[in-house]
Amino acid sequence: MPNSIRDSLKAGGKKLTRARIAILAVLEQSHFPITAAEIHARLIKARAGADLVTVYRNLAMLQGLGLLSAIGFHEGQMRYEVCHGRAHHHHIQCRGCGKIIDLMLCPLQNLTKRIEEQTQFSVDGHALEFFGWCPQCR
Amino acid sequence: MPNSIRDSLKAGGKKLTRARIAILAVLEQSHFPITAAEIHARLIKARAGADLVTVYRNLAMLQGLGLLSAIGFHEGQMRYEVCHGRAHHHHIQCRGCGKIIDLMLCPLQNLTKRIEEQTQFSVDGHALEFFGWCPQCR
DNA sequence: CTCTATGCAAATAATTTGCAAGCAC
DNA sequence: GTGCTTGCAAATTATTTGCATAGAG
Repeated sequence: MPNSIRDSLKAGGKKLTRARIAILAVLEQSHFPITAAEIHARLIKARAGADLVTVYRNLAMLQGLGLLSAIGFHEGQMRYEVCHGRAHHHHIQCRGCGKIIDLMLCPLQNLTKRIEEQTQFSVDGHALEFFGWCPQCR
Repeated sequence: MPNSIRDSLKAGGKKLTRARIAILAVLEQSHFPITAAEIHARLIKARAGADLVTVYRNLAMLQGLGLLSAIGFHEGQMRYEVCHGRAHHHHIQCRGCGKIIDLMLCPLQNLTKRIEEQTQFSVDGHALEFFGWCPQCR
């Protein structure tokens, strides 16, 4: 894992345990947002078995440090992706096979000010996902 | 409920039961997306008690007919809003009190084509929610 | 050593499913 | 009547919490 993540953990008073390192490795090796259960399964395959509860606790902790973002595709479960050190982006998911692809764009940059004027909220985040059909499922 | 919804139900071979009418009434009277549990609670208050299971089944059915849209604010539950007959729009939710406000805008109209070229997906939907702090919670 | 982190068991919470009885058309 | 609907019970699935022990710094 990049040293900057280690640094952030240290700054947060977090320890580099074996389970935590393995969980971060799985997150960083995934090419798309994955679920807690998927992380758990990969840990077991990699003989780095850690409890599902430990996975959930680390996911919550990493979100708290701003290193990880949670993404909901209306599947009944959340997916997680390392955001630290990556460019802000969004995703599209296939309604057929569930495949997820990165979209390296964000059309919302200029919109925040308008929404803040309109609503009196201070806007500090957004969630944007696209849905459709991939070439194989179409 | 507007006749167009009745028509859609009829066209789908659905019956106008007492529970269904009451659920639709609650959905239509809400000024923001509500959860299944909230619908259930309002039904009981209105002495139109219907089972929570019936609420879930009707929500699924209405989504299937395209009359209702499900919205996820990462709260661990879904919220639902009648979309039939309403202009396409999005929402912002306060991270403090959970209040939800309509945003009568959508910045994504012109983006679909670009995403389709880029990914080879056919895009047929998107989810977009904003988060921030309302004047009271800020 | 001290304090964070983990595993296991159990609790919550949201949503779904099976089945017999009820009601709209 | 016939078939869609409902209610109730129970199952599933995702996520969280309590507590005693293990391990990092």
